[in-house]
Amino acid sequence: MRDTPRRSRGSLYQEVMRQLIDDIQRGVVGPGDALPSESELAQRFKVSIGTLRRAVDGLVADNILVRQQGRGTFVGRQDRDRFMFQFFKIAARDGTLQFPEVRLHAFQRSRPNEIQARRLGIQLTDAVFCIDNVLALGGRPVVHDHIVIPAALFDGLNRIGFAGRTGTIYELYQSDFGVTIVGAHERIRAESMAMSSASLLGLRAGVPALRIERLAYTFNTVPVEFRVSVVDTREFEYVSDLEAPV
Amino acid sequence: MRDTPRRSRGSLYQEVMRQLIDDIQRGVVGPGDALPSESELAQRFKVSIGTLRRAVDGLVADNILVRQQGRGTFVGRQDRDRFMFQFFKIAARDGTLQFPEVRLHAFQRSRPNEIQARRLGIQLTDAVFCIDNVLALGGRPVVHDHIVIPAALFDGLNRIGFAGRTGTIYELYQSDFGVTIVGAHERIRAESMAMSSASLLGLRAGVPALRIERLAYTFNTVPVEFRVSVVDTREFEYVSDLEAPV
DNA sequence: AAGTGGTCTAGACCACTTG
DNA sequence: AAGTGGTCTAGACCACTTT
Repeated sequence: MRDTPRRSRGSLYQEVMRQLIDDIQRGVVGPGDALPSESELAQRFKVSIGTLRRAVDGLVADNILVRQQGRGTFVGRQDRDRFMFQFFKIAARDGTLQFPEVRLHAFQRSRPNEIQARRLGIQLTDAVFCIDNVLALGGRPVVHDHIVIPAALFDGLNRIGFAGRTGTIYELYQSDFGVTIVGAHERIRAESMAMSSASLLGLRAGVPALRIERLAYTFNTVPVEFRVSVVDTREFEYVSDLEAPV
Repeated sequence: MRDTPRRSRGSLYQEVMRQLIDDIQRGVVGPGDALPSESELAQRFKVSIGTLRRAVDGLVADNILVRQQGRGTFVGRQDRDRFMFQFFKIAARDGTLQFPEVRLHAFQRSRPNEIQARRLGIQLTDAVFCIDNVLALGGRPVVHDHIVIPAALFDGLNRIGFAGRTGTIYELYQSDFGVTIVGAHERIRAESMAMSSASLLGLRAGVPALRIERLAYTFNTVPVEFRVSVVDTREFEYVSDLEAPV
């Protein structure tokens, strides 16, 4: 029943996926909003219900959409649950996860160094925001986060707005700047803890520490945030599941 | 057209998945074998082709089956490619992956300690094989692996057979003992390198090292292998992708 | 009762590989 | 040419939530 062979790239359900992502990126539907029903979307895209479902399946698998039987399909929100589920990998030795208590230590506007610029795909002369946080678990400081984000993507961000956010940092990105973090790539190594991190965590410099470099990105693998986490792993660990890679 | 409401647990396609896994576990089809065609399987299970495909989709997503258009569907093999793709997470600083050169250092039959027994779900009095390997990357020793596996699952394994394997360790598990590793859980922390690892890697004790504890499991999340890897991360890193968790 | 997503069917045609 | 998996259709009915 397809009149025009509009299969520019790939299959029909992939085209529907792209159009749905487009709608989200352009703000036609925002975080937490309900999508039209599946039958309605199928009519709009002129595809069968099965094809429409297949497209939605893909976005659900990527945590971009969330289905609720009997209620509808919703645009995924960067709330605490998703943050803990997808992005927070520091657990206690017994495997229990808890939400960290975040304390802002420094917020400034500056220029990226070479590594930061390369990872973020920006110029050395572009402005960035640099944020230092200390994350406490069970009342004790465990993680020192150093976050670098391009100022161009977060126009108007300042210390007050950042510190006064109600939810997670990624929720702030999404709700205030329309930037949705959909995935991240992390590189982990061991190092002797630097003085700067040690003093924030109440340790002496030189103790073994985990160093995690995270590059977080939005749709189409566009990098958005470069973050270095230094972790005291005497009582906590980084957990990773090796199942089917996506 | 379903006469008997055999939906004991969950939906029809999940039941088909379980039966396909059963066939693999019982050796009806072995690693690398081709499955019957989809239409044939649909007839055998008395489901529509769409439902059969949905079941196969799930097993393909878990790397248990592999589809090849025009050729057929095959039982996944634990070859080098899959090992590098799913289980080997140590990459050079520039992100390049290379296959490690493995040197056997020790092989012995003994008893597990408390932690090993608890993780593997076996008794302190059960026999295990303990294997020490040194993995070299670019000609230099980088990883010290200490592997513990229950002897009950690997009856007849010995040093000669282990050292004489042609492929990866997981390929040996699968081809010689019918044990397919389908996933793993890893916990990572930083520590001062112990003397035992340092001497194997040609380093001095006390340098910061990554310690990775891996619990690898087969179907139905049954634990099969407990492995501790100590990594010199001066030139290599552990990489992890935070996409949609499975 | 009405509306939503979840499962399932029985076909059709396309893309690819092999003999 | 024959056989395989890959895509797509146009329905049906079920399970769940809301009104």
